[in-house]
Amino acid sequence: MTRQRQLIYGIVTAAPEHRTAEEIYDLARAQMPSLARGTVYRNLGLLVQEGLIRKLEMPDAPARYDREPRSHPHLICQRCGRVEDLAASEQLLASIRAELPVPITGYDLKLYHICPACRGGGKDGIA
Amino acid sequence: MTRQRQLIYGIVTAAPEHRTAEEIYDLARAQMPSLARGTVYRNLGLLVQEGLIRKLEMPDAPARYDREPRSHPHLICQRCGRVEDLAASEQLLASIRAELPVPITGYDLKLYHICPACRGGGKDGIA
DNA sequence: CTTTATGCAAAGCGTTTGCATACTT
DNA sequence: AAGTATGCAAACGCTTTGCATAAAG
Repeated sequence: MTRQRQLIYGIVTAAPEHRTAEEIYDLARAQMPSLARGTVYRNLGLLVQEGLIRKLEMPDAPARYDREPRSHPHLICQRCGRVEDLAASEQLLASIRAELPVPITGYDLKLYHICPACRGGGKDGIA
Repeated sequence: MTRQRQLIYGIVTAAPEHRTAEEIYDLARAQMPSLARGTVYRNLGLLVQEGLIRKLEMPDAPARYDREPRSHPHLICQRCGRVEDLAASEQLLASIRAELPVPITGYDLKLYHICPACRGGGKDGIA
């Protein structure tokens, strides 16, 4: 557990945001300018392996990191890419299990929509 | 609608397999050796946009293409990466909708497990 | 004849890695 | 001191793109 590892872990877990490696790198460098990009990727990978955080692969965009490692649904805006956590639901899990004869080790459920900001009067999102 | 586009579309829709762009490229070249890799990517992208096929982003692996463009769950082996289609279930969709106040434009549900071949006696999968 | 797609090769982007140095234990 | 992680920079894998040529409508 090096200082850089703690810093990176702290940034991911501090907020409910789902940041990209690059965003984490920028935030981390504000506190430790010597930090290397490779170190960020290496540590994010390790933290994921250890089950401390979760990696979210995003369609046609860099991966994002979630401080909640347990499987739970995500609501994603198709236009701006904003990611929102949804509570893991027993109801939903039961329905998923009902579909399957086999035991599941985990799931990844992405729900797509257009967020209010993007749908709204013209003021829009990142993309 | 060029010959190459038809060829590519044909390969994706001919079988229930979920092939990568590279696999599609190889199969296509067997019939049209002059075909360029870029053309495959361009056409797959167009076919996806037109809603004729679906792109499946895979974790830490190249994307795969599904001949069924409508949202439906996929069962993925964590070890060998094999992808299996599951029927879209009304039950499941209802549960998903029940979680949300907002309307969904589509979803992507990946269920992870270890397939029989990989779990089995030693005979294993691709990776 | 105008528009759109192709083949080719180079570039792009997110991510990974080899290596010598520096930290952790 | 032994082991592991770091910083740096180069390499990687998948995918995209610019451009001149060729095909489609």
